Amino acid sequence: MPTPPILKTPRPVATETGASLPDAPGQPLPTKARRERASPAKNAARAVDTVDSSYLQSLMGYNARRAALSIIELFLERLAPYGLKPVDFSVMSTICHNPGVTSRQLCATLNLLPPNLVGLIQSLQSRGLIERKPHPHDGRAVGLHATPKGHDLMVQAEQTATELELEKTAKLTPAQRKTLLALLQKIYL
Amino acid sequence: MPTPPILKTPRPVATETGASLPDAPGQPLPTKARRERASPAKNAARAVDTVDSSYLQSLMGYNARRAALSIIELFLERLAPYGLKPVDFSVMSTICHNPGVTSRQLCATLNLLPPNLVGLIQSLQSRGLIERKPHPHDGRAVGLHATPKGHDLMVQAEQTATELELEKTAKLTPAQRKTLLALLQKIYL
DNA sequence: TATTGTTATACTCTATAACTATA
DNA sequence: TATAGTTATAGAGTATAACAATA
Repeated sequence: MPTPPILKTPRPVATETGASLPDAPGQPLPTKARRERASPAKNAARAVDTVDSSYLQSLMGYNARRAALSIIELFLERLAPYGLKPVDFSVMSTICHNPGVTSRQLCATLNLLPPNLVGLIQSLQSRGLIERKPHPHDGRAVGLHATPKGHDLMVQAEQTATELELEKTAKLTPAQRKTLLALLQKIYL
Repeated sequence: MPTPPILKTPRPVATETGASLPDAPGQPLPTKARRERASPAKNAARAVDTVDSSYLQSLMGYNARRAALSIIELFLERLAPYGLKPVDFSVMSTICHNPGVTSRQLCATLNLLPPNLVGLIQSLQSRGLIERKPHPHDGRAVGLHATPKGHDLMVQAEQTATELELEKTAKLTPAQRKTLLALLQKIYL
């Protein structure tokens, strides 16, 4: 089992300013003078040339988040012409593939909170992308359906999303890509 | 090359209410009457029993985001006793492993925006977890250093984070976990 | 009594413009 | 002129409590 790199940086000794290593008084201090001329500040310390983030890179949460944000960044750019952000896209896609799905089902599937879905649904409806029809056997619920306009939009949007994803995962072989999807689902499903 | 499931739901025909399939007038309408009794609403449609999200599950961005959020959810819970959210943790960890790192370097490494880091740094400093020392050879920059208190906190916090991650990835073998980390880094690095 | 959908609202996160001081 | 750090602020995302209608 690979042990992740745990905080192995030496714990800093509690040296206050000039508390330890006091200057020898009365001496010309050539060494320290030169050092202070090179480093203008009084309380200086070593600088960092290249940042080591190997510990964070051993964490799944960190890597998953960074990878997700990297993809979402391009997603926002490419899907902007469709007026779809990631959540809108997920909602529309799920409605298209599940005609008659309810808000509650959408929330459960996409891990959204009901109050936050209300505005999204209203927006998609006012854009003429979805319709709301009475639920066949539950008067409280409302079935969501994509309009022909919404359906056509999503055919294009899903095409764009799939292309964008293949670009972002260009360093992966098809087999690696499939593996990655399966392993990620083992975490959240 | 595996082709992801593209929107294959049949595009809904533009049938208005009763426009197509009109009832034969003068007929007893037993079939339709029974159907309407079972479904009380006038404009009803089929209900969805189980939601199909196979298309979204073919997208790397969707899976990476869902996996990240799943881990972060537990992270927030377990790291709350330390008063650390994911960003605080990443910042503190990077400072601990890179004594003297600057704000700008933190931003570049962790993909943060400078204005959003200011408050974080001030908060960590006021908690006595980090110190700000002049940069050795750049009067504009400030080197960040963990205090002994901050260092001790992070030893515990990193231990907790690593444990939590192993729980969340319990369905993965060590080899799969290593593979997953490497593949994710191929996307965002 | 429990659930669907909704409103109002607060809190957090993220992003942009502009300023200062130093290089 | 360019960069490090900062301020102020706007916008988006996420969260809880409470309500009406229906099961």
